[in-house]
Amino acid sequence: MLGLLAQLGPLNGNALSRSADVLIGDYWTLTRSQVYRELQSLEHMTFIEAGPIGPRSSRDFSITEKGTEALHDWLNTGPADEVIRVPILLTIRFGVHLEPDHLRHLLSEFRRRHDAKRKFYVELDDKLRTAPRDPFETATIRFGQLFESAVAQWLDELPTLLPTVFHTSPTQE
Amino acid sequence: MLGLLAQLGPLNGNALSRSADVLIGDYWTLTRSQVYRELQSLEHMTFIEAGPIGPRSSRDFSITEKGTEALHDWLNTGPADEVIRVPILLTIRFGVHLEPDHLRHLLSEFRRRHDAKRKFYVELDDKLRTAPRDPFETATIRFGQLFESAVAQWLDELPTLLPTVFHTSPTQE
DNA sequence: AAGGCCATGTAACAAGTTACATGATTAA
DNA sequence: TTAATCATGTAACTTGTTACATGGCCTT
Repeated sequence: MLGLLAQLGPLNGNALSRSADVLIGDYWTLTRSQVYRELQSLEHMTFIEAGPIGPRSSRDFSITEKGTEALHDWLNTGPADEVIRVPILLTIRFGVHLEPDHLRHLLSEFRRRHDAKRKFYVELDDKLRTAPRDPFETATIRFGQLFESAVAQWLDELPTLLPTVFHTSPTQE
Repeated sequence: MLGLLAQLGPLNGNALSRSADVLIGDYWTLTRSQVYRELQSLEHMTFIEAGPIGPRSSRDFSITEKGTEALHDWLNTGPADEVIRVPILLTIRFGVHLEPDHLRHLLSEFRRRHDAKRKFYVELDDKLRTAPRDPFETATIRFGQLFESAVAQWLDELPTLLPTVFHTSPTQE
């Protein structure tokens, strides 16, 4: 949030939340509620300060000197370890309890979602090649693209890895 | 947890937590505290039942008939959407605020950690090829391997993507 | 200017983390 | 047989989610 406020200037909670979705939503989620709570906390620590009250009792926050320092400190301590949570791997892991038919169906939905994402990244990447932007942003987009490619490859391999699921004739009723 | 209890039979909270780390820890984290809280909840719903009290007031839980049904229901509803959170991408995204030296250092630590993981997966994969196990488990391991390969490729590309970070001469003091 | 719809914010709950307490087991 | 260590469980706090409230804006 400090990083976003530093780049985008004064924003109210809702606008900040929407900006976060657009700018870092591909690799970091946060809800509006979290944003508001954190704004309170950051204001309390004087890392941000609010302008006058606007419509619907909204207030635009901007980062302070001290907040900029805090941002730099935070960046310097380095990223935390990833917390990996891939729900579909749980489903697969206990897939022995599922009808092959149904598992194939779940996987095809998964593929659809991720194909769309991959397409999105590839197109975005093309766009960036013709009209380059912030290279730091480009690097994060490239990560997304590679991740989605890995997912696609995995899906392609699954029929080989799970022959009992994919090379079984459809259930006869 | 129901899936694990179904496969591994009666376990106390601590043992269940350790089993989870081993069996699904590569793609799903849960803490011991969570396990205990959830055991209470599952017991309350009669999805699991406890044996007699053992040492240190421990109790071994096993899945009930009703719990098995709940497990199947849960698997059938399909996996939730992923919640993606990759801390290092935040660091990169706001990398303009970092000394190139320092960012390179953070990245080299990141690479070290992930190289180790990748090696782990590759070796595990080899082992599975000679002594095949549950194909559902194999499929999840393959995912991990592909993910770590994608990470490795991304790291290889970074110097090209971030020339200002990597092709700058080291800071002179 | 009334109705419906968005924008903004809040509150209650659920899930996740960290630190602690205490009862067994092991080893000197 | 005591001290150290490990296993098991609990409690307090933080973070994340869901559902709700309400005020301003737009359309008719």
